Amino acid sequence: MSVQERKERERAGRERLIVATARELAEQQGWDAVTTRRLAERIEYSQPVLYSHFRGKREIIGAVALQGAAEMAMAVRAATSAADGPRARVTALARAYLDYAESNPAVYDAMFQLDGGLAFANEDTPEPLKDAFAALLESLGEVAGDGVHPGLFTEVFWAALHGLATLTRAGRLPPEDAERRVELLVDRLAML
Amino acid sequence: MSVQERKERERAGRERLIVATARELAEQQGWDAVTTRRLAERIEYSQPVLYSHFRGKREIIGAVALQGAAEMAMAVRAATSAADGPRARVTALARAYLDYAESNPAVYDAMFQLDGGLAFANEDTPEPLKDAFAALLESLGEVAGDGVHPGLFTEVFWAALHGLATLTRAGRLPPEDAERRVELLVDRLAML
DNA sequence: TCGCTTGTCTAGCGGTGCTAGGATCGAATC
DNA sequence: GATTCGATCCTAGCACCGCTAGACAAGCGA
Repeated sequence: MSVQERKERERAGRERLIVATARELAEQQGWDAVTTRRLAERIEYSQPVLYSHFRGKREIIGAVALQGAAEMAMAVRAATSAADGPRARVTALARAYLDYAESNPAVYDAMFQLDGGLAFANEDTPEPLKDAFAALLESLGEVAGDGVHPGLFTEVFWAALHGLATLTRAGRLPPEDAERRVELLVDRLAML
Repeated sequence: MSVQERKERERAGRERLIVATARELAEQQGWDAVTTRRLAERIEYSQPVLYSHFRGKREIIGAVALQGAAEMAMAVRAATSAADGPRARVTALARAYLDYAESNPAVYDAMFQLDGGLAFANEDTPEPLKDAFAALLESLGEVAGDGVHPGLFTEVFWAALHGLATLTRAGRLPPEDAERRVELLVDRLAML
């Protein structure tokens, strides 16, 4: 048994290495630079090894996306739990979300811009993604307002944050007014 | 002179053909299917001809994006000018925007998801893009609220629409509640 | 009719994601 | 300890990508 267990451990370790290396490479040089050849070279294995862990590049992106979702959920919960009152919580949530997107652009892309082959908004959505949405819902639900479905409100607020994150990073919005946009968003959308 | 003019006309016509064909192919099979080979085959010329009109694939995407921006500006203005009162105008604007994104996903991608090599949010932004933003500003500026900069408000509202458009189309948001999300967005963001 | 510019094509470069098939290595058996 | 045998990994190659150099032909002005 021990031999098999060791092999499984090594395999799992290598899989983590692949994901971490892909993520690192993507953050350094963008996802276009994450080719199977370069990735294989960095982990010091040949290309086909990647395909013994993942079906293809898409699945590697998906693995990075799941990692990111877990991290973002943590970041959002950490920010909101340190804030007092609904208003401070929502503001902290918005800042934490946008900060994460700005600090981890490649991971954010893996989650929401690229095709990682993940299911969304249905029952077989992976747990980390559902939990990340839950993290948003926890703080946003309380400011949805009377008669407004908390889930629906969370979706709209999330969409606004996503729009700000992507448009800002793509240079479609001038970066200097980012903070004022957040304030406007919180002031208007949340019922305080 | 006449010979040269005829040639220029033919050249301009072929350029329009390239852009139209790229757009058509992208809408039919997605941008991944728009390869220079396939595009060349469809217009019944060889690949290098494409490069005598555009610097590369990116510029072709950019040309489609500009076309889309002009169309979207028209669609938004048509919708808002047919509506009575600020509230109806904003709702019509939101619906027109999301409708355009849903009906022309490849063009929308060219504008906001892909790299078309276009400048944004600065002085050498192409006219159609500035005008599309202006079309939003015309109706959104009047509901920004006291003391809120109309441009900033338009940016936030636009970001929210963009988030709804992209997340819905990528399957991140369930499509059935789209209309309720629009109503919530208009109710809360606009000062009526 | 000739020369020349202009335009177009064929062919090919280095890269991509992905895979078939052979070599090698290590664990289990005799 | 030698031998079998299955798991594991790599070399080599496929079809395709964006893009370009250089050969070639067509149509213009002289």
